[in-house]
Amino acid sequence: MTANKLEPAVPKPGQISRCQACAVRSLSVCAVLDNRELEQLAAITTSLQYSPRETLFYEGDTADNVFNVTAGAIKLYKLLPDGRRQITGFVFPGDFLGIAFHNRYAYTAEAITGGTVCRFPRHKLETLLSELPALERRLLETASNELAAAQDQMLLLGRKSAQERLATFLLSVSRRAQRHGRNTTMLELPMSRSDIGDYLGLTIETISRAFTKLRKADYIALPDTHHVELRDMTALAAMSGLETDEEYASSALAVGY
Amino acid sequence: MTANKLEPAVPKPGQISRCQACAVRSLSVCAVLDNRELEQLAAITTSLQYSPRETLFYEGDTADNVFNVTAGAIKLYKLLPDGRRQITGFVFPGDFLGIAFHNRYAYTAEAITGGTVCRFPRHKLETLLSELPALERRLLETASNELAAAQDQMLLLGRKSAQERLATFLLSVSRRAQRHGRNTTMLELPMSRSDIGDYLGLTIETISRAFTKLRKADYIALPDTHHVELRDMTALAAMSGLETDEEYASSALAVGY
DNA sequence: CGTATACTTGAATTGAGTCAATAAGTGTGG
DNA sequence: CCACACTTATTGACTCAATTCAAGTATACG
Repeated sequence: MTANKLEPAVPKPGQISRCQACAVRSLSVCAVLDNRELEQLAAITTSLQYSPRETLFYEGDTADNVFNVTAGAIKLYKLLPDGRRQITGFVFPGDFLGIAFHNRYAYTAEAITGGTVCRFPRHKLETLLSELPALERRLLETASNELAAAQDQMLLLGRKSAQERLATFLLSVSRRAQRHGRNTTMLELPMSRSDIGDYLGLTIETISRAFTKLRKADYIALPDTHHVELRDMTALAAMSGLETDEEYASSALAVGY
Repeated sequence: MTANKLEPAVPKPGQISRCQACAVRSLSVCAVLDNRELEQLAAITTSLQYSPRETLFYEGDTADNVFNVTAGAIKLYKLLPDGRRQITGFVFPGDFLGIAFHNRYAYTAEAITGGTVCRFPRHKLETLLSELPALERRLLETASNELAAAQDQMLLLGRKSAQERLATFLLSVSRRAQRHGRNTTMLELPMSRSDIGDYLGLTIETISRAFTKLRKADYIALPDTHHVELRDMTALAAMSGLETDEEYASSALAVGY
């Protein structure tokens, strides 16, 4: 990995730290820390810029660092020996990255756009975790949420049609935009069609055809390749295989609790 | 859920607790606890028997409990409104179950065979976690491992052929047997073909045909439907898309570390 | 022992993949 | 600013792996 720029995140005494002023603080794991705790975290943090297509780490590398994305978009993927690729996730500002498995990264992390991350040496973070139980709890929560997302993705990859996969994907991008207080209907798609394909377990051609079908049904509009407007969320939700409120309620009822 | 039998796991004073004698203790999250800590855990534990086909909890239920499997086999699955099913995992003795997402179970847990679990009320466990940092760390580790497994499964579901999926599955069953100190070539498959299909994102017919192909290539033998003998692990590994040592090493090299 | 369930196998179908051509951007250097 | 090369996306024609439909066989169980 060749980082363009490194800056320590520790301020001079009397200054507020970068972390306190961080734009994604409230969205990230850092949200659970008070100012004093944030200083402790800042002390082991390096801020780091990356360029489009730059690889932050490779699958199989020793997982020496974990990251918190502060700007830009990153894709995570696994490869088969013959080059087939599965993107396991896209990460955006506020997301935590590199939650570790054994001592190796389980996937490659490659920048889509340029951006910045905060980097924490794993061994230092682990020491700090003992002092900051709130952070450890939050990491467990984060891992749990990612696990739930991974299971949703298994359902998508194992059982949904191409149309359903794309509709599901677009709605998940919209939900993320909502969490970040952004426009939920005019969406930015920084990743390529090929990336979307490798995320949804489809080819680029199938993605393209699925977009065209949604556009012709007037469920979406495509002002350019990196923007989608969701014009009929209800229709998209219906075709995504999303549970309706009724179904959810009835399944709760079936439990007998 | 209708449990057949409930037994408190707390022993009379002077007895050793169930937990200390537990057959899967060394394989489970409990392995990180000393005897005193184990008593604290035992105090909030209920042992519980379940029958084949019994549902422990449904997707969408409020996640009031977490479980540790002590005997038997359980499948976890998600359903689409039209009945399509994706099994997200099989759990066996020693496995932790119900690591929670928000306040709802993300999947249904249904028994394949009969067996037993230890049940912990979530709110009590969360209180206990503050006192047992080793347990919390272990849960984070567990969640991380599950996340890595989930990502492997995404690669399988998104990018592997039917043959590759089945070979991968058989090898993962073998690896589990190895971790448990069991025979790695003569494997028990407690789940049905239909379950395997729903786990691998395939139909029951495709599973059956894939088994037949492996059998005809003499990579496996099928003494009966619930047993497989792996007769050529190397061939299975080659067709599973598993990274060889060389490839792993070269990818590490490519990093430049 | 009989009946339901689970599994296997074959034939026909189909949704997504592959191959191929074209179009539309994107960036670079002259 | 434009021309060229290059990458990315779209669309069409054809193929194929896995699904669906349909028997038939084995297995489990009450």
